[in-house]
Amino acid sequence: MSRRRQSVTIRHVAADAGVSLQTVSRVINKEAGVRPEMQQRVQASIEKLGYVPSLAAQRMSGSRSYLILALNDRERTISDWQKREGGDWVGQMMLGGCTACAEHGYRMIVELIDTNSANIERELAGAIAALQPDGAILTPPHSQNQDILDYLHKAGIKIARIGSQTPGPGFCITMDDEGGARRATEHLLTLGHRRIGFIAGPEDYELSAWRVAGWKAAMAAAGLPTDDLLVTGDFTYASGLEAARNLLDHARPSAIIASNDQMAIASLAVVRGRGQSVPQDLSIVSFDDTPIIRYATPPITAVAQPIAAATEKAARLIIAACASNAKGDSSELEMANVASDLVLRESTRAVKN
Amino acid sequence: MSRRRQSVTIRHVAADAGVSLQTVSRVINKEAGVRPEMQQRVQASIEKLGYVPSLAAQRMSGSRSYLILALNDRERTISDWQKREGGDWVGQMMLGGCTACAEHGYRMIVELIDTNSANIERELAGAIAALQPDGAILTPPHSQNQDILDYLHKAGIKIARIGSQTPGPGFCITMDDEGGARRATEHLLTLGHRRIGFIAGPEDYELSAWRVAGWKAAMAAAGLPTDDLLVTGDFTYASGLEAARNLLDHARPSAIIASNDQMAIASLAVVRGRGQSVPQDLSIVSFDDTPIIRYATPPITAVAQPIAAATEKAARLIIAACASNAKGDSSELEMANVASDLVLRESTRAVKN
DNA sequence: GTGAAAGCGCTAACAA
DNA sequence: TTGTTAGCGCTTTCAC
Repeated sequence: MSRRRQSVTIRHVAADAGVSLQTVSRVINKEAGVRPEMQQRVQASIEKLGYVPSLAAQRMSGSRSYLILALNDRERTISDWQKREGGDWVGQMMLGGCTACAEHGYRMIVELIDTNSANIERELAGAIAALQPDGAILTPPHSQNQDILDYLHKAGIKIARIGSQTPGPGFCITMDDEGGARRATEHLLTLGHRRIGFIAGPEDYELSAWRVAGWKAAMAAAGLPTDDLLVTGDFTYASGLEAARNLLDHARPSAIIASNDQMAIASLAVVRGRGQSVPQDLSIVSFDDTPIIRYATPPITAVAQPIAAATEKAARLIIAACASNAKGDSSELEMANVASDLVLRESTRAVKN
Repeated sequence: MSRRRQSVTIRHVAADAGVSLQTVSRVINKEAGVRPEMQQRVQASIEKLGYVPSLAAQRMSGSRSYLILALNDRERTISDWQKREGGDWVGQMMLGGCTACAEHGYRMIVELIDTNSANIERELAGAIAALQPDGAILTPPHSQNQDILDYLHKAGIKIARIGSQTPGPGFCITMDDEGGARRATEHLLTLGHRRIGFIAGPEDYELSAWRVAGWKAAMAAAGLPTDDLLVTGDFTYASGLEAARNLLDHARPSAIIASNDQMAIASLAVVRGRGQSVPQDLSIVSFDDTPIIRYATPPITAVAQPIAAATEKAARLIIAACASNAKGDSSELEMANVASDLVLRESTRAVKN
C-alpha cells in the first residue's frame, strides 16, 4: 500500500491494442498521422481498461502539466472567506475556470500570493517549481504586477490577466467596466436623473478609471456636467460613508453610482441616516453584484462583474495557447472583453418630479 | 520555450553541495540519518539556488503526490456558485484546507463529482488516475457513499469524511451537530421558552438525526415533551415554508429551531406572512450560519457549522497519516469532532410573559 | 504511419 | 551515514 502505482498505464493499453506505446501516446494527444483504424482500436482499449493518463508522468516527460494556477491576493481572499459575508470572487472563478478546464482535462488550482510582501517572488517561484503549471490566471492587483508578469513570462508560463490592460505579456481580459458604467448611467438618465454622483474606486485599480470613464461618457453624451459629482473612495465601507456624505452635502445628486458593493451599501446607510429613503429620495446603483446587495433593503441595482465568464475566457485562452504552442506558433498578445450586465433591482426609480 | 524544464533540480543542489542526489532527497524529506553538518550544507544550497522539488517527479518516483482532493457534490456546488446567494461551503473548505496544506507543502484541489450518476465511479477513477492524490476529503453526501469509500480505500488513498459516522474506511470528522442543537435549545430554554419546535433535515443526511438528538436531549433534560414539536423538511426553502406552517398551525411553539438556513428564512417569512414578527412573537434559531442569515431582518441566531475547522482537521489527519504511513504503521479509524458555535443575533428573545 | 530508445526529476532499494 | 542503481509513466527524439 505504501508504494502506490498507476493501475492502468499506457503500457497496458498498448499491449491490449497490440500497438506500441508511441501509438497510444499519439492517440491520447490527438496527434495527426494515425490511421483511423489504429486510432479506434486504441481508443477501444482505453475505454475498456478505463485508462486515464497520469498528469505527473505527462508533465515529467516534458509535455503539458494540465494545471492552471488561479493567482489571488492572499490577504483579500482569506479575509473574504473569514468574514463570511458572501464575497464570492474565488467561487465565481472556480465556476468559470472549472467549466473550461474540465472540457480539456485541465485542473485549476487556487494559489494565494501575498501582494505586499518582499517574498512575493519566492512564493510564486515555489508554486511554479512545485506545480509547473501550464498557465496562470491573474486577478487584480497581481494582474498588473510587473514582477509577477515577468517571472511567469520568463518561466514560459501562459498568462491570462483579468482586469488589467497594462502593457506586458499575456492575454488581457476586461470585464466591460466602462460599458457597465455607461449602461448604469444611461439607465438613470432614462429615469430622468440629471445629477448623478459617482463614487470612484482607488486609483491603483485600473478598473476604477474605466468605470469613471463610462459614467463620464454617458453624462457627456447627455450634455451633462460631471465636475462636482465625482468623489473617490477605496472600496471600503468606511470610505463609502465618507464619499456619500460628501456627495450629498455638496453636490446634491438625485442618484449615486458606487464603484463597488461595499460603498453602495454605505451610501444606502448614509441616506437612511438622514431620514431619507432609497429609491424614493435617491437612487443607487452598485458595481460587482456580490451577494451582499441582494440582501440589502432595498435590493440594489448593480452592474454585475462577470468574473465567472472572465475566468472561463482566461482558461480557454490559456488552453488554446498551450495547444497551438505545441504546433509551434507563438501566442500573440490578445485582448478580450466579456460583457457585464446591469441587474435591475429596487434601488432605482424615476427622479422626484 | 516549448519544452519547459525544471530550472533547478535536485542534481544542481547535489552538485552545489557536493553530495549525492540521495542525500539531498533525504534532506528534502526530513529523513533521519543525515549528519547535521551535511544537512546544513544541503539546506544552504537549497536556499541559495531557490530549489523547490517538482511534485510531478516526486509522485512519479512512487512517493507522495502532495495533492489532496476535496470531493464535493457537483450539482449542489455549481448551483451555489451560480445563484450567488452567498453559499460559501467550498470557500470555507478552502479556507481551512489551504491553511493546513500550506504548512506541509500540500495542495488541495476541489473536484466535483456527480452524486446521482451511473458514472460516479468513472468520474472518480478519472480524477484519481490523473492526479493520484494522497488523500481525499469527502463531504456529504459523498462522505457516506460506500462505493466512493471503497474505491478510494482500494486505491490506497487516505480518506477523511466530514459529517458522517457510517462505518467504513477513513477518518470521520463531525461538526458537533448534536452539541450545537443542544446549546441552541438550552439558549431558548434560558429565555423561558417551553414550546420549542424543531424542523429536521432529510433523513438521508446523517447530521439531520444528530441535530434532532441534541434538541431532544436538551428538552428531555428540562423535562419537556417533544412529541408534536418535530416536523421534517428537506433543506429547501419550500419545505421550510410548509414545515413552519405545520408547526405554527398545530403545535403553537414560541420558538423554532430550523436545521438549516434556508428553512429558517422560510420560517421567518411564514411568521411575517401571518402578521407577526420575530423575535417579538416567535424566536428562531438556524443551523449552518451561511451569509444569507446575516442579512435577514432580523439577523438570525444560528449554530455555525465549522466547515473550515473541519476541513483543516481533515487535511491534518490525512497529512499525518501520509507521514506515518511512510514509517510503516497503518492508520486506525479515528473520530474527530470540531466544535460548533452558537452565534447570538436578534432573532431570539425571552418568551412573551 | 509506426516503433524503439532515451530521458524527464525524483525516490526506493540496495550496496558501500 | 552516504552513494549507486534502477525505474516510476509518459513524451520526445529518431529510426524504420
